[in-house]
Amino acid sequence: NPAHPMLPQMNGLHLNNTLSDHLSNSLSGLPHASMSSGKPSSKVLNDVSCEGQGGGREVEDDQRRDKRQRTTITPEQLEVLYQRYSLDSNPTRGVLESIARDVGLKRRVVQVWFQNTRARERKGQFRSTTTGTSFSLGLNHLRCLFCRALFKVKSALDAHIRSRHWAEAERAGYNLS
Amino acid sequence: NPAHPMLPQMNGLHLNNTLSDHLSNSLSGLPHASMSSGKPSSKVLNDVSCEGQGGGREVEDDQRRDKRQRTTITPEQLEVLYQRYSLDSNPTRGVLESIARDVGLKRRVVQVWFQNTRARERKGQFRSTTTGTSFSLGLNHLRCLFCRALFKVKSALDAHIRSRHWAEAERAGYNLS
DNA sequence: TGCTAATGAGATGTAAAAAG
DNA sequence: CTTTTTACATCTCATTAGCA
Repeated sequence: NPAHPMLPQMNGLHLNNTLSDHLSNSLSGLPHASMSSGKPSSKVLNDVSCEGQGGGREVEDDQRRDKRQRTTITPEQLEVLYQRYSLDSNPTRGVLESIARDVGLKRRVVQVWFQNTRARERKGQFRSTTTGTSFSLGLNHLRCLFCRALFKVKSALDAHIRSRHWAEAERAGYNLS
Repeated sequence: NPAHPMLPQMNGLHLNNTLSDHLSNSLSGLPHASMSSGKPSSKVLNDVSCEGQGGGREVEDDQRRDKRQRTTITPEQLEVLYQRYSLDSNPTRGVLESIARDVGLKRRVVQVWFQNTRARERKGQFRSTTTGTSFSLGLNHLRCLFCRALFKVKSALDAHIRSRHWAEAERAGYNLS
């Protein structure tokens, strides 16, 4: 959701809350009906599937319709993913693609990993897997003023703001060095 | 009335808002060729191709009858578009064409963007910066050496050059602080 | 079985198309 | 041109299911 670059942005805050969820609406009573109803929507079908990372891809053909294919992410790949995540937890599409190339996974797989990782982070979990990386969310002390992306170093935060929130930053008087 | 009619700000719940943004697409380090360049070739859309079926079939045929092609406008392009928009939200055909050349998008795409942006502004979805305090054009006295974009402070100009004209700047020996 | 990759529904934003 | 609607892209959140 792209925050619209020029939106006044209300932002922020959100602190946790989370989980309370389902809160939504009540107010407006009956509201929902309207929106959800008609929406034809999303059918998006996901792509998924077609290829696993490494290897063989054409073998299958038939049976892939019912079986969900689970990618196994190696410790080496996780190392890179967490490193990139620590720089920017909400990468743009292009960055996502570059990460995917670096680790050798499909963009969609990397995208899902980032989504799941953000969710895990929100829930207060953080991983400690096998290889035990030194990654710790506690070390990300910079949070974007305009979205919740986290960064370890200011230069990465500035790069993120320049690419995604320039107008808001301009208006807010945020000084991008 | 600047307040968003629909945003829930009442009671404070506001579902986490999430402004996480996306809008993505920034090609990472490659020269930014704009995507629209000559041909729709690789449409970003990806996949579709394998949706399951067994053998690949029929993918091509022609393009889906109702496949609407959605252009993804990059943050760099948006920067230029908003800059131009702040100068004139209703450009003439000729100006529109020059803007299209600057950002590397088709004239029609830029035209639609201006139409949608004017509509959004009317609906109060973003506060016009032209009258705003912090982005007044009269004060933008720095002009990009490589395109006509105007900036108020050098850091913004540098960021723009870094993101849009790095190669030219390199060749020109322009010193990015 | 626990952790987590994948999926799906719902929400949001907006480019493009359709109406006016 | 403006206004309204549609189609897509992507996010969150909740849930399902694969594998060590």
